[in-house]
Amino acid sequence: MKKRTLRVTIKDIAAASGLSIASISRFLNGLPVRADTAARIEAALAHLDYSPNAAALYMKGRATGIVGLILPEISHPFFSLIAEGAIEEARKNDQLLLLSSTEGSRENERIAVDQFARSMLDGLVYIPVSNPADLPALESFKDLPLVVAGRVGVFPGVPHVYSDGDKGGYLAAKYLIGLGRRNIGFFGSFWEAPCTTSELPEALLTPNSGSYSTIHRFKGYLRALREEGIPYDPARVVICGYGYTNGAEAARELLGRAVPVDGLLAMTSIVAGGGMEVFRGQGRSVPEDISIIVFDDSEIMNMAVPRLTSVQLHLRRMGVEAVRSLNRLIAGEEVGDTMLDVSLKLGGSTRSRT
Amino acid sequence: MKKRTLRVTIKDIAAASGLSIASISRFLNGLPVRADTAARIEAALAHLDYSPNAAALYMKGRATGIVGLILPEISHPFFSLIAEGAIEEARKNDQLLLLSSTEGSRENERIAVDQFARSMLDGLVYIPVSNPADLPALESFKDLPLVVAGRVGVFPGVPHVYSDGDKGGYLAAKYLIGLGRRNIGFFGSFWEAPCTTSELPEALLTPNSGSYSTIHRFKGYLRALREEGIPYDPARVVICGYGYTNGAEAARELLGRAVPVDGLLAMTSIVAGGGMEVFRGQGRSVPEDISIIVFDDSEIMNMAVPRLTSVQLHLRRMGVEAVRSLNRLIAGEEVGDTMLDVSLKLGGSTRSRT
DNA sequence: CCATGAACTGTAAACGTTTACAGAAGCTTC
DNA sequence: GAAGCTTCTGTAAACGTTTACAGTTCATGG
Repeated sequence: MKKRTLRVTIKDIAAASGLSIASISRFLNGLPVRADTAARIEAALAHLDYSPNAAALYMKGRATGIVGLILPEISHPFFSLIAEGAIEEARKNDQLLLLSSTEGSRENERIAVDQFARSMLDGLVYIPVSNPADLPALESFKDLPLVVAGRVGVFPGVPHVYSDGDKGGYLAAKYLIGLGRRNIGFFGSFWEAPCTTSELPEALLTPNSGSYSTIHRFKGYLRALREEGIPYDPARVVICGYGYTNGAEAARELLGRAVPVDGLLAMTSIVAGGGMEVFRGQGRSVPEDISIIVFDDSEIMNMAVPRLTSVQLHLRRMGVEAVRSLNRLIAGEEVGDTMLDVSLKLGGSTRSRT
Repeated sequence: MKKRTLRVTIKDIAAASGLSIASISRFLNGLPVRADTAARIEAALAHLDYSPNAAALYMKGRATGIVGLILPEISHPFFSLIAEGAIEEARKNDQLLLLSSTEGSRENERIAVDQFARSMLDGLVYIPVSNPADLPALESFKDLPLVVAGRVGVFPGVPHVYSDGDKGGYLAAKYLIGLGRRNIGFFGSFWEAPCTTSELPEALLTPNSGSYSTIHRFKGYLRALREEGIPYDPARVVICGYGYTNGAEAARELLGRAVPVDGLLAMTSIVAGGGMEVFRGQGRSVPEDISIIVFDDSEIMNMAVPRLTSVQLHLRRMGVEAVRSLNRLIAGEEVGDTMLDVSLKLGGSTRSRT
């Protein structure tokens, strides 16, 4: 099929310098060689532009310097920021990142896990599609060193790197309540989620559902309500996807329920953007009538008018930490979970109730 | 360092089935074997869960199914959409994508090219940082099958996949002029660009500068002006980076020049977003006072209020086409450039001059 | 039943590297 | 100058596959 171009190998250097390949190997790996030997090898190297064959190294059990990253959608800022952090950290360690974007499909995810398991990876960072069903079995990762990012408790014994969703939900709800708002909506986001239900509390009980950010943020939201003595009303909860139109649909659904709403937590800026368009269209102003807080990190928050108040997730950091954890795992260390702190960043989408 | 877990090899199957490794290999590759041989191998396979070792395959000169992608910033929607298309097409061919995001730095780019050249790639899609200086030499790719995306004419003899920037700039300017706007600004974007110059026409002359989208869009813009008999005024051109704050700075710069402006071409939604905030802050409304057209494809256009009119670039498609070209190249075919068509998508950011 | 050939299987070399082991220098020390 | 040691170098096996080649089996025809 492909005629690979012949590259310089250790043998060529051996031939050029009149030494054995073993000596070349030793020299290249920093083992002691005589001064004149070193000089001959260096002379040969000078005009031969050798680079080691990664496959051969791997066959001898060496690390390839390639780590995998599986995520649901690379074009969503949430994930692309994590990817950016991961790539940055990988580069620092002279590693490369093998990426698969599964477009929110479990099937693609399974394909990716399979492809990765048979590739020459040193390890894998896995961000599962946020659908609490049908997770791939841990066995399918074939003992690849594994770290889960952005989710909690997906696989027992595997390190997870995630942000403090509970605190985020709590901070956000608490802040809105502090602004005098008591009718706070919640747009939860899952992949492949129906857009017309408010079944989140039941979802809390299904296996694995606790893995996803939405659930933890929702718990924090509930906690804040409880703390403030505000009754929880499922009619203010809408489950929707991650996109702009999902946000718009969710807003229509919420308004259609004819329940008072003066505050809203949305999982991403894009969902909030879709919601805001609908709110505006129906004469509800942001932040006056409805104050909105999103969970986001990206520049896109600024695109909204007004700028969105947000729970900062430090997503780039999450990518960095995930690769760090992975590398500690690869090095054979014990690695536990890493929970990243969150903080509130004020924008124009929240204001005191007048 | 790392104790790689021992996986099932062809030898294990041979042992389990009492055959030689050669027979196993032939069976796995679909070469003819006797029926009873096949049965024995299948029996062994049934409870052995074998997967081929990619490194060993590569050593035998087979393709690894890994293609590289180097791009300036994965968290920018422009590039993440291309990446998404590339990943999608790669998956279709049972390939994986090795990604490097260079954060707009030539140095990181050089590191990535180096890493990739020594990795087991079948080929590479390269989106250079849009700085017309200091491109890595073609030699540094070490005969890796190479496709350039998003740029034009970077390396002679290498296939390029890009969108029709000239047509985009032309369409956009023409449309604004059709709306009765004659004082049309242009925010060009380069990495590492100064934000206070209007040196684009000179830049047109420097080597390699023709590679970048901005230049071609600018040419289209000039062409439209000329066609309509509108004199070109460099005071309406600002060169800036790709970010939100870059757009804001560019807008401040433009307004500071005290030259009339009633239309604007911005290279990305995010730049336009930054610009719009400044315009609004200075009492200029969009689309009434200033109509804006951006070059974009992503959902972010919707986040802006009003929604941005855009030149659709079909970026996902670009990623797909880049990988397709690459695979044709890997298969040994002659591959030429691919120019993708663009089209105008109307939003609320453009309106007739009243 | 033997020769012939077709159809398959096994042996071994090869890909590019590392590394255990044995062998060859060189340096001390007497 | 020989013995003993240290220090380096070369040989060869190994990693998991593919594949040329030789060897085996089996059916076929005489």
